[in-house]
Amino acid sequence: MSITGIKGMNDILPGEVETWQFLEEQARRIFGLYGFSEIRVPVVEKTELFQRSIGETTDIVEKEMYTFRDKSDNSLTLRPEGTAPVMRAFIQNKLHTRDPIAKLYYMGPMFRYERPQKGRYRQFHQIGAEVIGVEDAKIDAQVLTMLAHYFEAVGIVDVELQINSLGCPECRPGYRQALTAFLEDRLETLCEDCRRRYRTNPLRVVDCKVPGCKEATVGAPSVLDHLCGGCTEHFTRVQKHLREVGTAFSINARMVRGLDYYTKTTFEMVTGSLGSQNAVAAGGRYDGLIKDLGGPPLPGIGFAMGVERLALMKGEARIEAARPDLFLAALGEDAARYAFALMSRLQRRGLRTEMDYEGKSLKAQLRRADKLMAKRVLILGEDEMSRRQGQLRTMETSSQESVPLDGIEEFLAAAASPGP
RNA sequence: GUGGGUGUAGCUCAGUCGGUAGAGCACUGGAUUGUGGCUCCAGUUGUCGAGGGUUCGAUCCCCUUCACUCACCCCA
Repeated sequence: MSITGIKGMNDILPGEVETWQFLEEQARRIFGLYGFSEIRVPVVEKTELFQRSIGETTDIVEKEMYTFRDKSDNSLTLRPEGTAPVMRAFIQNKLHTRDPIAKLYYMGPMFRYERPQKGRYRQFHQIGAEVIGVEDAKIDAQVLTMLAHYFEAVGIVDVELQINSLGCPECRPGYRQALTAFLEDRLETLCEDCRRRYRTNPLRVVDCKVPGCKEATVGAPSVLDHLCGGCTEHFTRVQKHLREVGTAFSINARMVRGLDYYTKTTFEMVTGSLGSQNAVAAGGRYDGLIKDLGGPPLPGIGFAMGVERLALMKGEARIEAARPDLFLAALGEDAARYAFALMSRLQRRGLRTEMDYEGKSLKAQLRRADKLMAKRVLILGEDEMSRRQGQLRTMETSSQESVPLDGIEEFLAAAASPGP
């Protein structure tokens, strides 16, 4: 039995990796337009970092983290998300002393021990962005606009931006109380899960998909009605700024977050085309997090996108692997030796060049050139070698011309069309 | 953690009412000596996921197990 990979941890193979590269390149490009710089942080952190930021009682911390002890008996955890490590790095490196505003983005693997299913894996990848140091609603609108811009840039149109506000430590307890009181009378009609949620996380009940629960919570109090003055004004201004710049959105007052650190604005980019994993990107404001982690009392806002989910949506419009500019088809020892050296020189000149390494028949070599979708083939047989003339075949048109081997390098390099 | 589905050639799958198995694609070779894509011909490949049971005999029936997958939970 050969050794297999770990459940829920996937290889990204040629053919799909091109899509990933595209998604990453576009993120660098778009985020750069908005003034963001990349930050790279380790995949492993002290377990405590996630316990304190994500929240002790969240599912992530309670049962989904890859936690282990190293040889010094420190409790370490494979990062289940990116915001906490970035905040830790921000605080530790005192980035606020360099610039009162930090705009950072990151991309890389995250780890959560869950049962894998479509669009959900144990090692998954996120591209995320964070802004630290701006409280104003303009930055909320800016971050959301950048997110929408990114989706446009990568050509994913089947998505909707939903926003909500979860309030702040001032007003959220009041809402929670009002909601709990409302649900108390209807406990009997709720599903089993929701009766549990009633105790653990009542906000989740209003997000339940079970028809009975949807019905039971029709008249439930809305977060938005319980926001304090400051939070209401902030949320109103976020919407106003989004309209000013023409970023489409809808309000979903029943949207909940799985991490404890969110305050005020929260949002999701949702789609109907991914089965039950309908969120392709999600995020929100976290005004208390940095202080809670021992840093300066600075506000923050950010989001993360699931790369596997983006790739699934992009999937059909697969980005083609680069085709060779030239295939060298050589026949016989001398020609093969010549072709091998020529190939090397052409590659150094920037020409994507391939050849057959095993002395196959011309037919087989052309078949391979065709399979690789090579644009042109230079045929070098014994005749060609003795006459110092190669046959240059343009595959698409099946036309062939004789070209002198003297100066062939310059000729081929000059005539090369730029690759995709 | 819970529930459903699937496991047969490299890939996608068919099949045997129980007698050790096939198709398409792919790959290799050939159809005028050195010319791809279309067509035709030929050829290679499987411990029929693993272990056990019933049986004269199981890939097909029963049990167990593993893997993959989808959904719930939760989430990007």
